[in-house]
Amino acid sequence: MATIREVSKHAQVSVATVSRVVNGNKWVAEATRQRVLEAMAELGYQPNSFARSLATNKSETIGMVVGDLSGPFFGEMMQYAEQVVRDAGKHLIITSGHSTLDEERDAVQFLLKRRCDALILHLDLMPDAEIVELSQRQSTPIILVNRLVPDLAEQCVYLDNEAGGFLATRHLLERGHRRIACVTGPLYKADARARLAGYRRALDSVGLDYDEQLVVEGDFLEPGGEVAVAALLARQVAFSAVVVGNDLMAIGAINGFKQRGLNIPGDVSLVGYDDVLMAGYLEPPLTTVRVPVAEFGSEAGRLALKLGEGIDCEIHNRFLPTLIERGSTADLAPQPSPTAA
Amino acid sequence: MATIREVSKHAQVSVATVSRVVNGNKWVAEATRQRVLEAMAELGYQPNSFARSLATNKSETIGMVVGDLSGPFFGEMMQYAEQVVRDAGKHLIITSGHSTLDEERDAVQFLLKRRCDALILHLDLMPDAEIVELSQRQSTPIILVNRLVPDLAEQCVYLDNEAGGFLATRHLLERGHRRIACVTGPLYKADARARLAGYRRALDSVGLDYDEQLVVEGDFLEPGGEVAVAALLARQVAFSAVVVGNDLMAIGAINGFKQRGLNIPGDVSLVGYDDVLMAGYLEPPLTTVRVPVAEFGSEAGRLALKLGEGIDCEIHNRFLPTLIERGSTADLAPQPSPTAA
DNA sequence: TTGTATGCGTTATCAG
DNA sequence: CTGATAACGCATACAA
Repeated sequence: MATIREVSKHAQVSVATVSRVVNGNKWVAEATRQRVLEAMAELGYQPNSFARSLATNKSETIGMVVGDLSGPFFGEMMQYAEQVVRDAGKHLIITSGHSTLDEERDAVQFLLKRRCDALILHLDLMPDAEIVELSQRQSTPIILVNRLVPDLAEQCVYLDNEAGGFLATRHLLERGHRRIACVTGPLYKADARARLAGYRRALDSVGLDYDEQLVVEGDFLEPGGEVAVAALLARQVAFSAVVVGNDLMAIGAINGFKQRGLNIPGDVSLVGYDDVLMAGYLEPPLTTVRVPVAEFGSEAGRLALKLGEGIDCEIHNRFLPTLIERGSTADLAPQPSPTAA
Repeated sequence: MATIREVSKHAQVSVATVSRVVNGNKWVAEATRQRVLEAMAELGYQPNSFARSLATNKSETIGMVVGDLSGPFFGEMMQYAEQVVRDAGKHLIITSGHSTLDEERDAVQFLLKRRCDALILHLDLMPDAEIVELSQRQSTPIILVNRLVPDLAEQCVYLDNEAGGFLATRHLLERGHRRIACVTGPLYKADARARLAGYRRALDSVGLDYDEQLVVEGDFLEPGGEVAVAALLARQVAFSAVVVGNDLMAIGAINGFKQRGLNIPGDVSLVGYDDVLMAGYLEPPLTTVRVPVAEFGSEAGRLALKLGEGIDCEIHNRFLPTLIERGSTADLAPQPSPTAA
């Protein structure tokens, strides 16, 4: 692979001059520039970004770690983040943390070693304290997404998940439901815990007791939704509605209910969380709590640019959940619940 | 950020020694190693990967360009590719080509400049000739996924999309359907064209004429499926079944039919393409052509490792589509088609 | 077992 | 406008 020196020989100029035309420096004669350009083309020259970054100590790169490379949530987030980063002439380097503490650490270290100009982090497991320490230790700006780390609030882009859980549950309460089950996400994840907390608060707000027979922990994936439904039904406790930790599990849950001959929302009302693209296409269309994933992505990207290069702009750090009412919830029917205790 | 020199000072040794412990070289006394390790910890030393790569001319990195960061197809592919790459101790750098020729080129150049050890490319628009030239010009091994470039067959991981289109259509023919519509993907994409070709061949195989009134070009996205259905129905041509270019559009299509009071598969049978995770959860569950996306990802990853480091292993280059029969297709009903011409 | 010196490909400073 | 040349941080052959 051709180096700058070879190009300079080929074009009969110094490396400094080649460097100038590569970087669009004005102070080079048009004739010389042409000569260099030709030489570059002939040799198929590609500047070595390592050498360049070593010299400039900049990488023109934003690092991002997500929990998972697949799934509608992260996909959309990555897409929007990349959009704004790319528009700024930089590139996004994406890595997966796999929802494992070790891999999250590994991913962050990798990005740090690559001297990214800033990091956009979606961390499920790393404790707040460790993140704070990381942020202090490194000069690389760090942005946290879908998570509020109190000491780093300005660097966070997040949704009030507790409010989201509350919203979903209250909607069901307003529809007259009283026996409301809850399928949570994996409880080692902060957002899953927050949503559960919101569920409890909503119950509490109308004087209902929390009944752990009505809650089951899921995994945020479709099959997990079906499994959760089975578990719930097996307990033989009555319920007329269920708030599910995310849309993926809601899809599995709908399926599980249908397979057992239960009608939605006739027999049981169901509300999801996330509002993934698919939610509106389900049968019935899913009532869900909208998480502004796209906004997460683009705001995180803008924040990265802002902190990384001092680009000044307004950042929207905190988002509020909204309820998208579709067809999977209905008023409590007067008849007894489908699974009498 | 601490450099190797600072660590060496701190530990009272030479930089060479520090380098040795960082790289796990055996020839360093245990006592010295400890001293260095401590110094590293104290200074929070992180080796600069640019300097390292510059010196070694290796990046421990595999580059990947996908058409889109979101969507079930690419998500799954990325996930599996990352798995194998990471297991080999390397990292995956992902970039989006956005289904635009310019951005595809840009993404590839970016990865090339970063001296990835190998590239996994999903290119929708770059012509074969350009890819071949790229492959020859660069010493970086290039892997093409979901695409067969004849001159580079050994570096491709692909599915026979023509066979897939044929399979889907023949299934409908076997069910007795004769008026079969087709919603294609965007025809600038090779896979969309191949699937359409398979559709035509299947028709041909039973002596049916190709009727362009029955085919409409879509965009591989949900809303596009609904739009296509609307377009088809507006033409007032009779059909009892439709083969759709991918599952995402199939979802939109199902929705479109339902909204117009058409029953699936009662009034119209429908087969998709891809077998995304969601397909089995739809109402009705989608009959579709399975694309081994996960295998694409892992085989591409293994191929990258093989070509990039000479790891020897068997690679499965070519995959055959299989039909997954679920609930969205049925035998042609004896009654007249829903949209009599 | 450890240290010294050189090169990797660029950028940037400073003279010309 | 252009050319030397010193960093940049690290790996490694060669010495000791």
